[in-house]
Amino acid sequence: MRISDLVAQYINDIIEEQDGAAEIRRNELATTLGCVPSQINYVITSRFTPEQGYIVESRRGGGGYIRITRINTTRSGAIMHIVNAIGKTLDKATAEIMLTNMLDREIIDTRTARLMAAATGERAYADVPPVHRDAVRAAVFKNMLLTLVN
Amino acid sequence: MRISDLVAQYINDIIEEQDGAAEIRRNELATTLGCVPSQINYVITSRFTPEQGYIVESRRGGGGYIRITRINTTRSGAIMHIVNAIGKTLDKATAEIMLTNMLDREIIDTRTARLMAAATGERAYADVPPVHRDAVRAAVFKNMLLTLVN
DNA sequence: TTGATCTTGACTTTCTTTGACCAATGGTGT
DNA sequence: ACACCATTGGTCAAAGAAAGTCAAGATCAA
Repeated sequence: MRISDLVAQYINDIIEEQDGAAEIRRNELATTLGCVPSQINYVITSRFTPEQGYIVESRRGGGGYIRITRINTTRSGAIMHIVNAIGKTLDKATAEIMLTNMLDREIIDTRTARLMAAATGERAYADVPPVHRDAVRAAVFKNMLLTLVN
Repeated sequence: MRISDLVAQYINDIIEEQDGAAEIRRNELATTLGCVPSQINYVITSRFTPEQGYIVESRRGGGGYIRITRINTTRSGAIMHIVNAIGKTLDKATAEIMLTNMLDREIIDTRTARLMAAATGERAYADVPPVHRDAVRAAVFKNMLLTLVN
C-alpha cells in the first residue's frame, strides 16, 4: 500500500472519530507514519481539497498545527428536515433541544443559537395569551430557520 | 498549549470579568504564568492590536501598568442605545428601519439581519391577537438584540 | 513508452521564546 | 530643586519550532 494512502486513511480515521475535524502536527504525524513531513502536504493538497469538501487551516511556528475539517454539505437538507419536524406548536424545551442539537451538528453557530433562543424564549411572549404561545413560537422558529437555508 | 495562548487567555478573562478593560503589571503576570516579561509584550503586539479592536496604554516606573481596553464597546453601546429606544411596542416598519440602520452601521451582518427580520415579520404572528402583536415584536426584538451585546 | 501520481529533501516563511540592553517614572536624601 | 537609584515597562535581535514550497527523481498504470 502506498504511503500517501496510509496518511489519508489515518487522517480520515481521525476525522471520523472526532466528528468531522482532525487536528494534526505535521512532523509528529510524519514520524508516526514513517514518512517525510512534506508528504503530509502532498496528501492534503491531493486528497483534502475544498472541491472534495474539506477546509484546511494551519499555523507555523511553535505549537503549530494543521486542521482539516469536513464541510457539511447536508446543512440545508438538515435544516429542512427540522423545519418539517416542527408542527403547529413548539414548546420552549423542545426548541432548546433542537438548538442544542443543531449546535452539536454544527448546523448553526453559537451566536445564531443564542439569537434564536432569545427569540423563542418564554420572556418574549409575556403578552401572548398562554394558549397561543407555542404556536407563535413555532412560527417564529420556522421563519428563522428558513432564512438559514441558502 | 502555547505560552502565548495562555497569556492571551488570561488577559481575555480579565477583560471579560472587568467589562472591557484589563490592567496588569507586566512582571507580576510574567511570574504568575511562568514566562519572561517580554513575552507579555509579544502577546500584546500580536493579539491585542488596534486592528483587533484594542487600545493599549502603559506606564513605566513605580506603580507602572499595562492597560488593555476593548473598543468594540462602540457596538455594545450602539445596541444598548437601540434597545433603550424601543418602548413597549414596535411595529414591523420601525423594526425594519432599525435593522437597515444597524446593517448600514455594520453593527450586524446580513445573515443576522435576515434572521431578525424573520423573527419580527408579520407572518410569524398570525396566532397573536392583533392588539398584542407590536408588544410581542418589541419583546422578541429586544431579547435578540441583548444577545448581541458582548 | 509515457504521462500521471508519488516520494524525498533542500530551502523558505512564519510564529514563538528568550534574554540582553534601553527608557521612563517616582521616591529619597542632600 | 537636584542627583541618584530602585522599580517598572519597551525594544530588538537571535535562536528555536513548526509548517510551506518546489523541483528532481521514482513508480505505476495505460
